[in-house]
Amino acid sequence: MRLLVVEDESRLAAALKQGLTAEGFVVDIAATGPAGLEAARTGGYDAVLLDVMLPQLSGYEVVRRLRGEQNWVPVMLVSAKDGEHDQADGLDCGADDYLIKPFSYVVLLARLRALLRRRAVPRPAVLTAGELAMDPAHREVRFAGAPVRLTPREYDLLEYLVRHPDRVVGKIELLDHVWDAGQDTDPNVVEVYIGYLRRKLGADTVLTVRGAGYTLRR
Amino acid sequence: MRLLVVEDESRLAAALKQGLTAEGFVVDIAATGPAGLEAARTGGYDAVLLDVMLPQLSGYEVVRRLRGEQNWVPVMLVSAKDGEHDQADGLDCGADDYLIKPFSYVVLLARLRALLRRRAVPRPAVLTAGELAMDPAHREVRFAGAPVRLTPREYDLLEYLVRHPDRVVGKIELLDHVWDAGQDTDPNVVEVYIGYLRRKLGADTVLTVRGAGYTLRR
DNA sequence: CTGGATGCTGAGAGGACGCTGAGAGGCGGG
DNA sequence: CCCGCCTCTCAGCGTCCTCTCAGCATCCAG
Repeated sequence: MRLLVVEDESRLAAALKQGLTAEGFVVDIAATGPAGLEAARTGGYDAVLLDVMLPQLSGYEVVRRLRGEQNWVPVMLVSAKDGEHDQADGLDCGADDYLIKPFSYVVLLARLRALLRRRAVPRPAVLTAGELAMDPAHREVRFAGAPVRLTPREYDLLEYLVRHPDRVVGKIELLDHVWDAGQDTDPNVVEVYIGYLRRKLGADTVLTVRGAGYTLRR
Repeated sequence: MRLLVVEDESRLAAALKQGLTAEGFVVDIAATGPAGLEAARTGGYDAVLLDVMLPQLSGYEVVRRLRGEQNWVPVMLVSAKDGEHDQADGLDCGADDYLIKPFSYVVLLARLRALLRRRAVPRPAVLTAGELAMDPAHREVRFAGAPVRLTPREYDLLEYLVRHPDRVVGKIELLDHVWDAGQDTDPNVVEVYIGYLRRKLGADTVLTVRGAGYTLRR
């Protein structure tokens, strides 16, 4: 992870660089507004830590220009200004977070992680298990690359199995979670639907563990 | 924009609802952890304001479970706990922001906007999906270059679908967002309007995902 | 080997789901 | 007041899905 720290107090900048480097980040420093803007424009950073009070060009202005250029790199503003309007203005310029000096290093790290996490995980698009690929957002299933048509119940059942791949899943548990039914329901439904899945996905995709339940072939 | 506020102090909850509604948000309230979790699971919210100290299930736990279920709705934790580790823990559970009580309303709003903005990504002047081009500013629609006349309701429905092209959109969700109606409304209206859209845009523009909802052809 | 428990499968009834045409009611413009 | 437009409800239809049942296969204990 590459970070850009834009901070004119050289001692604070150095301390941040040292601490963040120790956390495994690659850190570059810029000391002025224009230098920070220029560096951020290169686009090589996963996040920018941006002081508000900077020589020549304020942090506010730097974010505003970046956003104006359609540059959506995550930006955390850092400032000694703790007024509610300072904070609101900073965020409304387009920053993603606003940290008040003096700040706790622990909090800085946590907020940084939160910022990077959001960017990093646009969406875990597909669940996979062996030849199987499921896209929960579209309720689509592919087996060995070929699309498979499943009914809603079949899909829910398969999704549950795929989400619990490394253990045996009991019929009662499936009735509970997939059918949302009580224990007075005949577990035979599960057997029937496992059968449907096997027909569509190949007989050996779902394994029976006699007396215990089912599990996916891995 | 729909918000979920999970807060057990009813007076604070009411005040928040009133203020946020005045800002143009549609606000739902949940008073307990489990209720909040359940509501958030429906997926109909653009962001969640989540108190940490809740009956039955803490805010931390609610976020953790949501994230465990691959639910990436933006979450802002709100808490009177101002220790650095409280904050760090909350963020590391998967929350996107952490606001300390008592908080400034101005700051809350700014942070909320920042949170929603991050999700919203840049708003392009023209939305497109396949052969479709929509201009939200003028509420104009073109299909394969030719202008299409849509009624207001048809337009809103189509816009919602175009804005969520990467997943299946449920009828209830559409009733919520396009009709702004409760769950006691007959989902048949949605079917009817999907039918209207298909007549104007071609039958295969909107796909039915049986038991789940609709999605645009990609 | 035998009998009971467990799991699999085909057939089919009944119901859920989604689509459509007709039309009632509301609203605003002429 | 009438007309056109829009929204929504309703009932009917076809299709697809779900679940039950009964018969059969397989497994394991005794």
